[in-house]
Amino acid sequence: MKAAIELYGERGYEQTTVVEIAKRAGLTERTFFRHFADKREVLFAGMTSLEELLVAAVANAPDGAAPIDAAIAGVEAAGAAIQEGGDLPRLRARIIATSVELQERELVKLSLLASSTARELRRRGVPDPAASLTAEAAIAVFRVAFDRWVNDADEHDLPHLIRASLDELRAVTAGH
Amino acid sequence: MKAAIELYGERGYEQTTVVEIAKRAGLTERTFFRHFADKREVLFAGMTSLEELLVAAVANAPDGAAPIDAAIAGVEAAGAAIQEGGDLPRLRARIIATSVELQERELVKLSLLASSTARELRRRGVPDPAASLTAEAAIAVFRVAFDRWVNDADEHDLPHLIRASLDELRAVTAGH
DNA sequence: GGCCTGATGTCAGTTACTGTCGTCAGGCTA
DNA sequence: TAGCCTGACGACAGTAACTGACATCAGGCC
Repeated sequence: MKAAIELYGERGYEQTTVVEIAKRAGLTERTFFRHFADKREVLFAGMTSLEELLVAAVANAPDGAAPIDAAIAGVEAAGAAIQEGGDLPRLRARIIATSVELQERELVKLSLLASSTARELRRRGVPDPAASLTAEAAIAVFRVAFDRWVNDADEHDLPHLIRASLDELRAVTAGH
Repeated sequence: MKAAIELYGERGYEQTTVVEIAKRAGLTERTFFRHFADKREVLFAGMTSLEELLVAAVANAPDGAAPIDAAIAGVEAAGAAIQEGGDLPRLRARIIATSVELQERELVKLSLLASSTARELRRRGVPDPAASLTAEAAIAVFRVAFDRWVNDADEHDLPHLIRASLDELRAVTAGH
């Protein structure tokens, strides 16, 4: 993972081959593919633990909480964890921004987070169109907040940005 | 395109090679890649015209319309156009559902629609966090509505489903 | 000391994609 | 009518991402 991120940063994602990554790590190409399903996945290895965090936070939201608040609690937990990662999440985001192929992968991962969130909401008794919609909304809020967090060097508090973005969403969707 | 969709439907996306598609169309592999950037893109060729439709609808929304209503007008226009496609959109959706690779591509295309929508909203004077959020919300609404449209054989009116999903979103995000 | 297991190397193969060059038909112009 | 130009296509060689099969080898366990 370290070798891959270094090389993606140095020469760019598309310009680095899997053989080069393996060589820098002191391994062979074949071994790389035993650890990562493909050349992209090496950047998304941490996603599963993030998903577990999110799901747990949704599940642990107070019983009385509105669905959207439970979902947002989930993405806030994920956001807090990301924030602990130091420079790495920002570096990762910058690399992803350079390649559509990587953006594709990021989008499916986020979509997976949305599915997990929706499933957890259903478990909490939220009926179906509402559960999906709430989950999608929460992930959209997360994405916008994360974008701002990555690009604003000043802004350090990702969970705070998430709450602010939720407020924006509420303002924006408020009926006439 | 016809050859590709047929083959993807018959043996599955991953099981069909570009050579086979080209052969069925009476062409060579090389010519396939002159028309489509890659094996996935053949399923998303109609996306650009859909995007133009959406952008135009957002631009033509009445001046007084709330941002969310302008954005929803855009996805409604797209939805109406999709509905005109007969069986093809549903077939396409069923094929995409069988392959993560294709879902990745679909997600970037939707993300592109969200970007275009946000850009158009900014042109209408909507400031920045609100514009992105509104666009993302509109696309989320579209996605949920489209999913229901694809899976409910009874449901024929996609724009109606979109409006219903927007109402759901409003209910779900309404503050306490 | 023998055996099993898990991680790795090696090698051959498939397929998506790209660059380059040659061909050829149709339309346009002198 | 002859020459020319252009755009679409075929042919061919090459790269790189993946995959399957088999061999090796170190460490732990009986």
